Amino acid sequence: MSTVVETPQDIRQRLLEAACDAFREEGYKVSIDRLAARAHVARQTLYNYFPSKDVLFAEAVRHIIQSVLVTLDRDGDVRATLLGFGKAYRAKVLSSEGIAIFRTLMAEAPRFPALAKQFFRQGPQTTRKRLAEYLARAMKEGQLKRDDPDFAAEMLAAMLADFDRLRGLMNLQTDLLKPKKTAQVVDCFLRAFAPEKDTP
Amino acid sequence: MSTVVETPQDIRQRLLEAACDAFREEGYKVSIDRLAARAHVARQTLYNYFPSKDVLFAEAVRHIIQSVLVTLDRDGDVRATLLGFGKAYRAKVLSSEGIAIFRTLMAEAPRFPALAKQFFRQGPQTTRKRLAEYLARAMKEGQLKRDDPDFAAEMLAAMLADFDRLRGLMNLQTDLLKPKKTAQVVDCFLRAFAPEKDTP
DNA sequence: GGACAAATAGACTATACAGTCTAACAAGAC
DNA sequence: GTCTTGTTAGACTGTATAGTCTATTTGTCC
Repeated sequence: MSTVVETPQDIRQRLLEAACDAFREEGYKVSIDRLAARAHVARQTLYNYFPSKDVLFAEAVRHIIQSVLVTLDRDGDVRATLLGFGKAYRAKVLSSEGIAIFRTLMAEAPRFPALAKQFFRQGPQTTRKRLAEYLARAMKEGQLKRDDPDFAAEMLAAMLADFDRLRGLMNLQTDLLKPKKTAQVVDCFLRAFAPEKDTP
Repeated sequence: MSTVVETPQDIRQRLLEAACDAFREEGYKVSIDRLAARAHVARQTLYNYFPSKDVLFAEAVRHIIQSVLVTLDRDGDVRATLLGFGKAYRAKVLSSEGIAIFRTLMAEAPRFPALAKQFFRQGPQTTRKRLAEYLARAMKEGQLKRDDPDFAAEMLAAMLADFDRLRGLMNLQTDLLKPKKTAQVVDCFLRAFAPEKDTP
């Protein structure tokens, strides 16, 4: 019975993942001892891999950020595409992890402005840009009213998440998904950005 | 030269207001010593008025909550009323105080769930309810499409603040107000909720 | 002026935490 | 078997903090 060998990479990975979970769930204030315990590792071992708590926090956040993007797949007509996006967006943003990441990052944004900026750019900003690109194309093809696509993307994202995210952040509800809501929002959006009717 | 007498009420008030500012600006983690110093008072004096930091925090938050409501004044036609509301809403939510309160409260919501709930109810919830009442009337009068007024209110509030609030929370911009944006949002909203045309 | 109440500065306790250091220990390399 | 390298538990340091206690001062009322 050969035990599997554990490389330094494995330990590092384990530490990083435990840190992601811990910072997400407990915020920056989680103690080094808890971080080490959650990775099943001694405190000194943690310091063998990361020179300080701040560095570990930064690495963990950058790791988490990788998974923040919401994809957008052309999926038939505009409504179907936006429904797909809306569902994915709500699932990500309103998941307990999404809410928790948001909370931790907001709270520490004044102390780690570079991290906050990076999160914003790689997450919401990029998601919005992709959505705007899609909307711009749809506008050009006459499937949507010609308008500022960045503005439109911002509106759709806001409508999809804002109030329910607030509920989640305030710990007021666990069932934030409300499957019917996505369609309600998308249809509302489509009314606002319906193509102008040619009235010759 | 008679110095103005300072009643216990005054000291209490001073403490409370200093605590509001301090918790807003620095979060719950601000130290008791700093709280006392900001009120120009000895630490022991603070403890003469408030038995613990948690109690002071709770009182400060409840005090802050009083000023979170956004008023809504009928102001001519629907568009003008919503423009007035939108401007006031954005001014409040996107002000540096609004952002800071939001950040502090969100960060501590897991530890003070009752406070979070109270904030949510007295602030966003009530504002949304009033807006929904107004919208319901406008719908009944045929000035807006008949639809779920709660949903409509949620959409308008979301569109007015969501993305810019995110920018503010991430410390990415100081000039969040963008006066033209309110009208852009309101017009977008009005397109989505325009009354159905009678097409006989 | 004297008595009383409250404010003050600062010493003190107890706790928690980041980060360092040491000594014992485990496992592969040779 | 021994050497080397990395892990471990736990002692240790230094700092920050919430909250208590005490002795002193201040100001008001009589």
